[in-house]
Formats: sequence, C-alpha cells, structure tokens
Amino acid sequence: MKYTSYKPMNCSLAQTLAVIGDRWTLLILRDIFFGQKRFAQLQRNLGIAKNILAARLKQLMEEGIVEKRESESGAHAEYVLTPAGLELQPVLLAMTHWGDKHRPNPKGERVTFIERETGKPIRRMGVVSEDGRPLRAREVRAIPGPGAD
Amino acid sequence: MKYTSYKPMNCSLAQTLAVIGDRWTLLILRDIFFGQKRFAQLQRNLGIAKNILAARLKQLMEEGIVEKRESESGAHAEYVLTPAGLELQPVLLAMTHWGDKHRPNPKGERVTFIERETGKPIRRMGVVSEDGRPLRAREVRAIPGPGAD
DNA sequence: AATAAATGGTTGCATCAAAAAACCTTATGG
DNA sequence: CCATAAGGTTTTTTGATGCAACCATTTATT
Repeated sequence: MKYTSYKPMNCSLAQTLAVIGDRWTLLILRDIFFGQKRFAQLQRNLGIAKNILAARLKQLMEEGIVEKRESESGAHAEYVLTPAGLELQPVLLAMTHWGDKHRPNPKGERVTFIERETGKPIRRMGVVSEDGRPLRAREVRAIPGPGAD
Repeated sequence: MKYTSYKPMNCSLAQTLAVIGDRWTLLILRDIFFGQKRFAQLQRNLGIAKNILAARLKQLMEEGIVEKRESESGAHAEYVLTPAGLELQPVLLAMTHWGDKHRPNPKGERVTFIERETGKPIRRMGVVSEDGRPLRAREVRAIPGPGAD
C-alpha cells in the first residue's frame, strides 16, 4: 500500500486527523488560540521553517480552519480562526489537560484555563451524560450510526 | 534546526503529542477503545504493516498507555488500556465529534456514543465553566501556571 | 507422528514524503 | 539604502513507512 491517507477512511477520527494530524498543525493552532496572529511571530515562537509554516497555513486555509486578512492599521497579514477552527478548542484543551496531568512539569501546572468574565478556572474536559453526570471511560459505548459502513 | 522533537518543549500539548502524535497511534487507540485486543485484528482492521504496529504498541507500552497480557483461555496476547490510556477518551471523543460535524458522511452520523446503562447518547464534548455552563471559545482565556517558562 | 496453518512477532532493505536549509522576490517603512 | 515582513522556489536530509522474508510457538489436520 502507498503512503496511507486518512481521507478515504470512513471514520470521523481519521477525518479530523486529515486536518490536524501532522507534526506542526496543532502547535500552530495552539499559538493562534493563544493570540498570535502574524506569520513572523508564529515562525519565531515555534522554531519552524518558513516554507513549512507557509504550507501548513495554506492547508489550514483550504480546510476552512484559518482565515487570512489584512490588519486594519498596518499592511501585514493576520491569521485568525474561523468558526470551524474555534470548534477545535475542545480537542486542544483535552490534549493539554492530559499532558499536564500525565507528563507534568515538576514545578506545577503549565497553564490554567479560566473563564474570561469570572476569572474562575473552567471544568476539566471530560465525558458527561445527557443530564450532566461525569462518566468514566467504561460507562461509554459506541454504536454505529447511519453513516457507518 | 534538527528534526523537532516534542519532548523538550515545556508545553502540555506537545507532551501529549509526543505520546499520540504520529500517523497511526490514535487509530490504534481508537480500535482498542472499540474492543479490539489482538495483534492480528488490529493489523487487519487498520491495514498497517506488522512492524509498524509492533513498534507503536511497544512505544505505547513504554509510555504506560497500553498493557500487554496473556488471555486467560488461549495463549495469545491481549492489549488493554491502562488507566492513563483510558483517560485519553476525551481526546478521542472530541476529535471524533469534530470530524463527524465538519467532515460528515452524507448518510449521517458515523458513530454515536451512548451511556452504557441508560442507552442515552452522551453530551457533546465541550468546554464548560466551573458551575456547568457551556462556554464558547472566546469566553476562555489561558493564563500561565507555576510550571510555565 | 508429521505436516500444515495460524498467531505474534523480528529483521533488513528500499522508498518516499515531509522537514530543513539556502536563496530569491516583492513590498513597505524609516 | 537597509531592515523587516511575508512569502515562493529549489535542493538536500532524514526519519518514518511499507514490503518481504524469516522465526518461534501453538493449534489443527491428515
């Protein structure tokens, strides 16, 4: 088989991986979520080669995750998340929570997510039942839907 | 710059990517979450080369995500998730939800996650405040903790 | 008992796509 | 005129992947 592509797989997870599943994309999105907007900022923060960053941003634009626009004041480009991009936040947060818990920095939590208005920390990402009870992994089951094979 | 490794980055997201951030790992974990236990099953379902699957499983064992044990009846190996592995479920579900919504199968939802006891679908993965209100991406802010640079 | 077939890998090799490095272009601002 | 920003292009590395062959136990078959 040739280099396996995610796209032909009829799997929602694989479809997401087709968009964000390479080495740099999630780190780029992390920086954009954290407020970085400009090409040069991203490049310096990440230590990524320019051509790779340009290719990833182009791909993210084609996938409808990121939009490029001109800044009102200056004449530099800005990259901002589209609504579909913003909806990746649960993925980012779930991964960040896992890493902070299972691969911790000895000095403590690396980052805390708070609600902007109240300043209170958000609830840790987790699976919850329809009526809001937290569920453990074993209490969840997957059943095929109409779009399954 | 050398080939970038995630490990030296002081970032919880990067630490998680060091564990699950390559082409096959999440798909392997998906199958294990869905109840596959045996090497040959995984290999056939995924269409992955045997050496790659063996390498990934070994890595997942070293990282404490998966455990290998002998099945009680037969004499074949079984791979099961450790507690740390089970805690990756929010990541899997968040990605699956995103893919199902933004890269849908025209026939409908590919998979539904239900609560085992009641049979009711679980709540969609999302960010919620301390007291349980759903939050939109813009209402969340990240602040550095004691483990930040 | 001998043979076949399945399971669960390991090893070595060829390939190939993605990452890095180097260099070029255009525009803008001081 | 020089620096900065935002890329594009091209070439070279490198590490991940895929393939095939081999191996060691069991389990089933003749």
